[in-house]
Amino acid sequence: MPELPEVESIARGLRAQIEGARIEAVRCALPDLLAEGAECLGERVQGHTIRAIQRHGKYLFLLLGGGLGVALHLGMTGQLLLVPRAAPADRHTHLEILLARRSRKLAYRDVRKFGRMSLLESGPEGLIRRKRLGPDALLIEARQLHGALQRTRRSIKACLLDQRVIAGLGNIYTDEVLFRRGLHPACPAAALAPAEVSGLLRTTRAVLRAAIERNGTTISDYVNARGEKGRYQQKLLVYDRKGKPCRRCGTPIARAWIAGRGTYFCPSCQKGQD
DNA sequence: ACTATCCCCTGACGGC
DNA sequence: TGCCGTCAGGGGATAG
Repeated sequence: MPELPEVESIARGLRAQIEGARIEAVRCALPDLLAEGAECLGERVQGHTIRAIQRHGKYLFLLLGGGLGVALHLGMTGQLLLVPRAAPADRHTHLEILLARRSRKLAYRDVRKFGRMSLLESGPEGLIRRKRLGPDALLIEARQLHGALQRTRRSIKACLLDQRVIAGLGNIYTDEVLFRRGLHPACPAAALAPAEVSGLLRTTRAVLRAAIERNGTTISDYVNARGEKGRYQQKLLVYDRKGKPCRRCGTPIARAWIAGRGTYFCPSCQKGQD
């Protein structure tokens, strides 16, 4: 599932390759991929040049100048690939962006079809406001996060997964960060002191950066723009390790249903609740 | 404001 | 072999 490091890896791979390229045409084979109001996306962006590629949380933006752009959320299984212009679209390729005078095109694949594309009329800010996205996980300040955690009775896991609190974390990195901090995922967020929130944020940034360096985590479908899998799954300490010995204390890793998600944690290292 | 639940969708997997 | 039920999950919607 693409979270911040995976989207960042894709963005970095695309930047050097397609910034400056002009959009020749857009072919969409799955109308449902286009969010409400974006049905005209193809006609609107055709002829424009991709001036910059940005990311906020799990969203990727192709910016075309004048506020015009394309926003993409990869959902669970979305892939944005640079492929040879002549490559045939397979059954999971739902949209293609042809680039003028380039030997490769952008192909969007998505097995489960949870991803969405929308049209930006006034830059990423409009979408960020509409979706009420919080600050990006690599940029949010401890004061701000502490403030948000203070005014809720939810668990720390629910808050970290909430894109309106902090944008970019999903189920994998949330579990990894909480394990490294020795925090129980069901711990009430408001119980964290300012110093604990600072530490949590330091660990979050360290985990995200390490994951970006390794091109993200591939559990099932994720690949970057070149079709390469990530390597951070080798560094995971708890996620997907149910029943295996905790790498710190040997206790079998538990899996429980917390904040509406399958949650991995060490019952011995992560105290604080139940 | 928050929780619980369902939905979307498909491939993987277990049971028979 | 193959059919069928179940599960997983990000985010949106809806009911309570």
